[in-house]
Amino acid sequence: MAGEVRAQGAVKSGQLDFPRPLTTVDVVIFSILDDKLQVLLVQRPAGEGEPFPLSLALPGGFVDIARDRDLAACAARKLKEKTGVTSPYLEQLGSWGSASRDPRGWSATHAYFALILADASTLTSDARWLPIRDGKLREKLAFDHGEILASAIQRLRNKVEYTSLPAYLMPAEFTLPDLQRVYEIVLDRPLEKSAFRTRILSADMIEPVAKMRRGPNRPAQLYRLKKNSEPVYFVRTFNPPE
Amino acid sequence: MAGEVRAQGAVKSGQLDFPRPLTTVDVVIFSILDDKLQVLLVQRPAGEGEPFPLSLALPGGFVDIARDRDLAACAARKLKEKTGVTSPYLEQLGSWGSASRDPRGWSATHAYFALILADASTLTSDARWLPIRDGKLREKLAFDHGEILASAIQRLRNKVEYTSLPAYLMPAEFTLPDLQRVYEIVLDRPLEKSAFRTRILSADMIEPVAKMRRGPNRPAQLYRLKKNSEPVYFVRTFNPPE
DNA sequence: ACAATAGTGTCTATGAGACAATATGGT
DNA sequence: ACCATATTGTCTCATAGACACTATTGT
Repeated sequence: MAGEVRAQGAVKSGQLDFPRPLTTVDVVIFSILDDKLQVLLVQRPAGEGEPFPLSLALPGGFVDIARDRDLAACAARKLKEKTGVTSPYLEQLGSWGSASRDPRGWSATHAYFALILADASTLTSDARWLPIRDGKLREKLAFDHGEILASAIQRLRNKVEYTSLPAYLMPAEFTLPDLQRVYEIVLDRPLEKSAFRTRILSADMIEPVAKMRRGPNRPAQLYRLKKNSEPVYFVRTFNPPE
Repeated sequence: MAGEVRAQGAVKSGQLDFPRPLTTVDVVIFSILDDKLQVLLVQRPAGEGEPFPLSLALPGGFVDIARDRDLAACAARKLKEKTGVTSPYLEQLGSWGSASRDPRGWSATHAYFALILADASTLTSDARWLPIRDGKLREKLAFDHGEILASAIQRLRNKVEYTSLPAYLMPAEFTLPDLQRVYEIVLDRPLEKSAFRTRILSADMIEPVAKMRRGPNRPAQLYRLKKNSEPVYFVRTFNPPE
């Protein structure tokens, strides 16, 4: 069968004598742009033998065992190649593997999801931001990338209910109303100002800088993330409606 | 380099021309035995060319692309082969892949974790239950399985704080004190009886059966899981001590 | 003064923690 | 009656939700 591959080394062991699935890494890259949650997608190449030519897909590709020490390094590399961003929030999302997801044969992908500041990125020409509306992407994606993206959106929304993840979507300095706006964009529902402030301030995750944001109204205190870059977990979720 | 493998099909595409990592699936199988959280481990074979001969390891092995439709099916197969259990709680844990984790070459494993009722299982001769003490396994494991197991324990404990996962470790019929005991075993700390009962009963996840458990004291109401087998998520965690 | 947004306070509801009180079987 | 465990109730505390109120800037 075309595409099947058998190991040639370690001939004494029967165990290596298995056809090996294709191994890829894909990255779901989120950012806030234009007051919307957006995801970075690329257009599939059109070469002969390429599956899903010209379709939209998650940035990703084969693990390069000569260059990638491990899966996370491979995901970071792909992120950097597409956006130039080097120190994002990067978390493993899960893996998807089956006989049918790639027409070239049995394949498994290791999916990551990243939160970055779009302003700090410079995209390659094949990449662009697409908005998430009503918790979904309108466009169809190649492979099972639609499913992977849906899973990433669900995970992001879920975690935003009880963690400080949106902090990774913020510039270095931001105000509390800025941060609340990002929470609201991701969750797609308004939050109570008072409860929000109490929660964030008591979480000990941000600290004020000696500056204010000025505008045509009362100035707002600017904050920055505290040094430790681990996300904070709250003991309660925001009470979801129903 | 021995063990490297290149694709032979789809010659028109440069993309398939990558050495393929080894692809495996490993399963962390938990159960409650002897009032302790235990994990099912197997002994590595001793054949020539086998890495970590006779070491303890997680049950798992290569994906068999001829038999396994997808990764979850592969995990379910491995669970069934070792325990005979066919409908457990089975959740993907994550994946681990690097150049160094397997001496045979660049490899990636897809890890799953399962909760089963040990009484309902019949082990193969190479498998046995090992207790988790103080949140850790005392024994060293082959490959990076120690790290994978630690991650599974952390995930389990974390989720038990705010979900109904322990219900999958229970027999078909159980009492509320039984269930509380399992929560306490996994979390390794006592829970308040009253708060526990309120939470579980208001979660609408169990229903009483028309029987009582009798003993040398007041009988306890027997319950069973409601039909829908999805785990329940609580909006608050049990308040962890500090 | 007024508009606009930042930030605080007050009141209520919910659910956990602590722990006491009561219930119901076996012996 | 007494023991052991199941089950319920009471009181307090923390925090979210609702929403009103005050504060501080530019115009």
